[in-house]
Amino acid sequence: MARTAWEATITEDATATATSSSLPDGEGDGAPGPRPHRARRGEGEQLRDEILDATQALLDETGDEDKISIRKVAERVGRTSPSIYLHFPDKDSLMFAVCQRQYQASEDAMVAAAEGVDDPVERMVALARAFVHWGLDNPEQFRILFLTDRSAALRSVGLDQVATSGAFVAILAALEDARATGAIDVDEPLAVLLDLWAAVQGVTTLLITRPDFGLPDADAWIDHLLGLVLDGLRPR
Amino acid sequence: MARTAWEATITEDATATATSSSLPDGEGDGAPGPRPHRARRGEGEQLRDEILDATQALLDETGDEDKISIRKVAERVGRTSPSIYLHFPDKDSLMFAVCQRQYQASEDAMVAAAEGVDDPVERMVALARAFVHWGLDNPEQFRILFLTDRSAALRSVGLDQVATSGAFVAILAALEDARATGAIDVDEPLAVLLDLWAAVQGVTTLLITRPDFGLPDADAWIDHLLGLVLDGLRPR
DNA sequence: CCCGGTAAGTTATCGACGGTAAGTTAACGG
DNA sequence: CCGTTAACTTACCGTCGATAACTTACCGGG
Repeated sequence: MARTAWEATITEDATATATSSSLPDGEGDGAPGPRPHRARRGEGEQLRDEILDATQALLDETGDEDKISIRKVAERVGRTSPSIYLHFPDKDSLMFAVCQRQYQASEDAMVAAAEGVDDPVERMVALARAFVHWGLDNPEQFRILFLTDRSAALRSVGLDQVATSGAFVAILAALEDARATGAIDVDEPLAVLLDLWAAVQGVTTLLITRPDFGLPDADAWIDHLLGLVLDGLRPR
Repeated sequence: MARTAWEATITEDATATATSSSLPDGEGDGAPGPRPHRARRGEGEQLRDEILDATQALLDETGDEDKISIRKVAERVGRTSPSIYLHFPDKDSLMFAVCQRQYQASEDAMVAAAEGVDDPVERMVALARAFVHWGLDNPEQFRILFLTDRSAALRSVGLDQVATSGAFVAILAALEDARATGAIDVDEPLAVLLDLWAAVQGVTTLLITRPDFGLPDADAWIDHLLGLVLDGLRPR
């Protein structure tokens, strides 16, 4: 088994990331032909990571998944296009995997950074701000991840499973902390979490899709909107 | 001039909509070849509307713009594919025009329906609900219109211009009415409008892109979120 | 030492796509 | 009846995602 491993795209340890070019490249290949060497027996996964890296680079350069073709990805990793399909079932899966990997790396950093904020309300705002900024910095990745249905991996994932991961638990914890300090009065934390999620995602989406609209500054907007929502939760 | 008229995609009267097949189709064409007749001298715009209708039908059927090709659109209107480009500069423009036309027709109805709601706060909630339901009923159109940057027509449109159209003035008016009755205390109506817009769009996006997530019911979610935001605006 | 199995590729090819250049036909004004 | 031109069509280009079928290099077992 394990020949094609696109069953576990969602929970997947991101080990062995930067193992690109290390061995000395065998015979001196001066021709433009794209085949420097071949991966050793058990090292097929290495090309997979290189493909992800190359696709991420192309995504950063073009900012448009439609301008990225399997052929260009293959060319960049020095292989031919069908070899991509040995590691990803189709283009959508490749794109989604790239964005997911990139986001999860950032998410960990975001949560860790927010950990230092003492006030739970401010901590939530910090998380929200970080999320928006990630979207603004990686608009196409944000679009593919959060504005599209074509995942097929997330299709079967339920809310309760996601609610145990990354930023969600951090927000839920901050919500509980804020309730404990009496800053807010939240009866259904999950409902409030979804409200905040929708609000933050809406702000990010508008800022990304309408860049020349004269919209407010991201941080100010988040502050204003979250301020309103959390004010709505303040005990009267 | 007016040979190609994709300068005015945003403000454009949608006259002569359902003028599809009326004249008696000239010579009896039994062959499968796709050319029943040709439009008269000044009636080139007629095919434009037929193209929009056909594309909208295909969009409803497939629910995916990538599954719609210029060739299929042309086949459905009984022409060949290059003739499409006499009426639209490229595929993106065609798709955007279709969605825009479809949305604007619904928007008028939405605003008119909300007109009957007396309480300004309830009127805002009614508008928000209607917007979300339009998105749920037309997910791909919503995606193309609101979750994408590829408009090039909206690119130069500013916030102040949009704020004078359709649902926006309705919400601004409701906001002013609510302030007058003392239900809320809003200092900057435009900022609040953007908050509401982001919130509503976020809810819609999440419901569309994560259909199997176990998310709340659309109306309940909107009620909860808008309730929070408007509570945040209540005078204390 | 080599030999079969198989991982890790390649070559060749398919059908479809978006888009363009250049030709054609039919309506109309003079 | 004739030239102009709107409204098309035919032919074609380069590219794309994807698959089938072949090849090559590694590696364990005898």
